[in-house]
Amino acid sequence: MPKQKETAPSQVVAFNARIEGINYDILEELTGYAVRRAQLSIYADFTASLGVYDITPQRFSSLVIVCNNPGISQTRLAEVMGIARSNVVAIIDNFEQAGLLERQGSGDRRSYMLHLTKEGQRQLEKYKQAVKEHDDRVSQHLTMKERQQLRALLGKLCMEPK
Amino acid sequence: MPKQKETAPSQVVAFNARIEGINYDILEELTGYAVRRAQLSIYADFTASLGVYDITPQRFSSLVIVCNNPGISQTRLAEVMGIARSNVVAIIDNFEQAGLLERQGSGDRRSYMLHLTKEGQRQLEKYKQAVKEHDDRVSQHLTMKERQQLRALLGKLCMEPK
DNA sequence: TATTGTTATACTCTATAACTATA
DNA sequence: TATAGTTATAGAGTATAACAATA
Repeated sequence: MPKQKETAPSQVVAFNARIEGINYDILEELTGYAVRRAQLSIYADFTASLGVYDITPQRFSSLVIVCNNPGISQTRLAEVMGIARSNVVAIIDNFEQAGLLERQGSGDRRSYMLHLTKEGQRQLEKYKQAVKEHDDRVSQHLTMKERQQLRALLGKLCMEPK
Repeated sequence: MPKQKETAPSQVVAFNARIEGINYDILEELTGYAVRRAQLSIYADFTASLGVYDITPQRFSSLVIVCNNPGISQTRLAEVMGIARSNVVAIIDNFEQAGLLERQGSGDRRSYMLHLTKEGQRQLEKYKQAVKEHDDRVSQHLTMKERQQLRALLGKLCMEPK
């Protein structure tokens, strides 16, 4: 995890889970706080690792979903990503302008079928490699079993009571 | 978890971990994706639960830290929260205007000592109660042991190699 | 009437840079 | 010179509302 600029320190301090001498009170016991803290750290490492490419976690997920579900519509993609339809437009515009993705006409003339171009598929493979390395670094202190366990526990959060 | 408006559906669909018929490919295996997904769900439940109060996860954390570490400076608070100093200003302004928090002069005339007012402490107790309920609901499918385990695993993420 | 993509708009959270008062 | 708080600004990421074209 190379620090890029040793000489020009930013005003922002790396997020530390616990700072000595600070009383965190109830925050120590909240699942939500632990998840949020972890997410911030992971996000920071992601952007630091993939800054060379013009990609973010959200944009990466979009590419993966479109690649593996070719023909998906924008509304469906929004649903999968859990965001508003309106926000998908700019994401897709961007990829289309970069030549990574195409809007293809569908039977229904209101909607498009999205799919990656050859170039998009090629780029995505590079991104995936970098993301894997990032995810491995971030999870390096967990065994494979623990990572699986972590994903399983996270998956049980926010489920409906039923 | 009461749905507030049954009649006026929003354009946004609740975030679901897995949607049937969608191939998530590598996303299934990424720690970062699982954490991000969980965080989105938790954040949504937080704002739905505490919407009545003018509070967010970030603002709540600030109050807890100041309450339990009276006299803390803005820069130190920024450090603890892992955000830029400049972003603390608006947060504190807001609480001060609402009468929940005060900037007190310190020996060093460049900095303030922050502390909650009586009203701030009273309000925070209400927030804490609501946050506990929210966190319990979100974690309801995990046993106490599993919650502890989850927090421990999350705490191991993003640690330096050493 | 309902749905898809779109535009406009706004708010939160994050960041950097540069200023000022002070140390 | 360095630090604390501040202002200005920008860019993600989210949201809602309303519109045109189409079903």
